Amino acid sequence: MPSSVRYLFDSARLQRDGAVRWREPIPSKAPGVYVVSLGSDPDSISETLSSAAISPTAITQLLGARPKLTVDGSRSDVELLSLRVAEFWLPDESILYVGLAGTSLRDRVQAYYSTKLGRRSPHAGGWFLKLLENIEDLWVHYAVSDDPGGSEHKMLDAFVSAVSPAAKRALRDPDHPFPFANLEWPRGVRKQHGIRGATGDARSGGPGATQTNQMKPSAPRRRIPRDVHVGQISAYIQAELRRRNRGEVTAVEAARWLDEAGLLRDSQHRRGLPLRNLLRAGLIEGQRQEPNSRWFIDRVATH
DNA sequence: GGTAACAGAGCCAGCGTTCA
DNA sequence: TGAACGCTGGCTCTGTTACC
Repeated sequence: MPSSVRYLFDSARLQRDGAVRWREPIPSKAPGVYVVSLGSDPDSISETLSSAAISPTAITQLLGARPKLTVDGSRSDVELLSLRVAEFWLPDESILYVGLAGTSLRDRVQAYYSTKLGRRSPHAGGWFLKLLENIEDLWVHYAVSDDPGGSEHKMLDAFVSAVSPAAKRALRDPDHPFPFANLEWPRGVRKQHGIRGATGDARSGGPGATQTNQMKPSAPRRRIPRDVHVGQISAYIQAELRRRNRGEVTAVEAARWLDEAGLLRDSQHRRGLPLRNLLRAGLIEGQRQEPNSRWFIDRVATH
């Protein structure tokens, strides 16, 4: 049996605090969870649509913003991408997305509203919603929660358990019957939509990518922490290469040198990541990336 | 203070390399 | 040759920072 908004909030033992129309700010800055739905009535399960109202304009916009977007590994067109997204629509459900806000409901939902198609930030998830023609007619129900992550988990668990067998069978990926715009749940378990490259930063988006007036178009940048001194890091790596009589070093090994020297703290869960960020920004002298994507730093002649 | 953008966390898949 | 391992980029989400 399909889920109502109230049923999901009840599953997490939460009191629904209200609902606003899409694009209207939520009048609460507390942490919590929110549900995007086709209707304003939290008890209704009848406000549904038999198929997804995919907007060809939005699809065209997305394809323009993300020229490298692929479906099943191939460059997509409007028709194919529309069809693929529509294959995740649940015709008897009114709930389209369940999300959490760890700090502020108003800020997080505002971030969702403002994220442009094809962009990963500030709200990377739920972008299927932005492809709907009727997005302006949607409602955002919300509830304050002390444990937004736990609440969201219970709500999604309740939703998935309640999806009707018929609706599940009709999905392209019946193993993951999440709300239409939820692409991952629990963490790491994703819908098999086959769409790659649909979001990213402006630099990687190609000619159609948006650029705000806050960013200098000629100088795309990766933000470097204030306490990172790129020149010092570069010089230290070159000095170590000379001292060790080495012609090159991998990014991961160089990152370890820098960490030991206290010049750049390495990431514990992704070895070499902070240094790779500098390499991607092109800031390290002698840097080189092999065709297999691996980074090296060469000893340069001037040192 | 509000808005927009970026960085980091924690996971994954895919690919290349190493080694038994 | 195949398993194990290491590394990279991608994905989603949250928190932080920069700019107006």
